Amino acid sequence: MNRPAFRNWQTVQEEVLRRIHAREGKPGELIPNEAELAREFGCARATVNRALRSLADAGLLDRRRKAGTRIALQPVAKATIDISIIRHELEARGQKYGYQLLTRAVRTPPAQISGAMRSPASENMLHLRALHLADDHPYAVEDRWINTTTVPQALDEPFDQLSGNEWLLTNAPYTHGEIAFSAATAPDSDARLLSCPAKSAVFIIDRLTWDHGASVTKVRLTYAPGHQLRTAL
Amino acid sequence: MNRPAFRNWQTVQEEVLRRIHAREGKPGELIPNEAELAREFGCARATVNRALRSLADAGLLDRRRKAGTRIALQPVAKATIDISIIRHELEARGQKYGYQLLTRAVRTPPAQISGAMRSPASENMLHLRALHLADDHPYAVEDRWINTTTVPQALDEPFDQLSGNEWLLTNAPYTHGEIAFSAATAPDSDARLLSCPAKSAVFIIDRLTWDHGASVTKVRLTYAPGHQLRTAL
DNA sequence: AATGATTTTATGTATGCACATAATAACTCT
DNA sequence: AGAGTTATTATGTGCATACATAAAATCATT
Repeated sequence: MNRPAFRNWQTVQEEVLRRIHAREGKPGELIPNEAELAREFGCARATVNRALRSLADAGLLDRRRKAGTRIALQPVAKATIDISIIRHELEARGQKYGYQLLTRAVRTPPAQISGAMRSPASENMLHLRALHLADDHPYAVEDRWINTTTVPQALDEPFDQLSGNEWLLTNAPYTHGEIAFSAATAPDSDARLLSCPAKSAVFIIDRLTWDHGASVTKVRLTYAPGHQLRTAL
Repeated sequence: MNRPAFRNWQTVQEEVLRRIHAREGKPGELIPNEAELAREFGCARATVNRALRSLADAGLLDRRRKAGTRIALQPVAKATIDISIIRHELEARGQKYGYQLLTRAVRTPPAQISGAMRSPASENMLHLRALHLADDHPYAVEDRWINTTTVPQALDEPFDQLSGNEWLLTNAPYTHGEIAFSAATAPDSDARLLSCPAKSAVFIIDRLTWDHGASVTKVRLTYAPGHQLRTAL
């Protein structure tokens, strides 16, 4: 009998994946347990475990102690989006990046902002508005509030060369955050900046980050019409 | 000396994470190698490896053989979005789900569709249009093309009760795909269905899946105005 | 039959060891 | 000094073993 060598976890993973895609078992069905697969593949159980665990992480398998491993009923497609620095994003696409600071001011944020950031309503924050350019065309408007109680160093930063986006990532750590994608008609001020007709439909990313209990920054990125956020599944 | 027990990979991970967040090392800085950490934590190197590997997967550490492990210069925020079945999504939020098939026809797709799906221009496909409802209000319009060469069983399915969304996930496996998020002004036909003013800004998800070399389905989901796609970071 | 305790079993993980691999550092030779 | 070779080193992985843990199945008790 031809016993091909499934001796590392990647090949084991590929083989199991192949079987799933070849429909050798229907969704919801049990697959052989680790010990059996290890015997079949001629490798250690730990190797099979590594392979199956990573497939479970990817949402293709459901595993439960004692209950065994079964093919996911409906593979939860997980789209992972890398929220990278806009400059990197553009440079990776071979486009020229440009940055332009519009306003930088310490002021009292609107109630909506201070509320979301759980900051006293009267507390001042650093407010930035900036324009990101791709090949000299408007690409996105950045509207950012920085909690200067959490990140006082931001007050010393002019942000005229380096975007808030970039400065914060390296200078203000966060433990968790939320991100939301949506569509809206561009406010007139943004439409002017993006040099698009008023009431254009624009793509919006809102992001709010926290360091333990304290809010760090809240940013809204308004992209020029036609922008797409794409990723592989 | 008080030597707390970092004897499993989760606690090791938490401790390393704590050090990163506490800024005990600046971004870009090397952290002690696995053997040293293992000695410090009083556990096996494999345990440290597991902890650091998962932090690297999450984008918080950069690891290279021989070069060592360093704190990521700019932690790549990875937003993972679970593309779940719309019904599940709504039910999870405690809303009532409704589904309404609008059209079901076998027809020749426009060139744009057949092109993207790499299918002969003359080849017929199954075309579905449906409306998803949340608490009896329009939620999203689904416009789907199914490659019946790849998934001939779809021709036997009425899709009047079960959405294409749901049927395909369990019946048509795919190996990979692409997904794109964007904003657009609603076409009149969709605006009517979503009972929103013409030219409203709507959130759009386009998805195209493949089974090895063959396209499976291409779908556009047009969400009612105000829709947000949110996730934790 | 319902309830609770016990056994069984599949996955989860820790460990020590060995070797593989990639990348840097050191060295040699011209 | 420069080029090519070799040694060193940190991570990556495989394996055998042992034990932990969750959950199902079974058995015992009322």
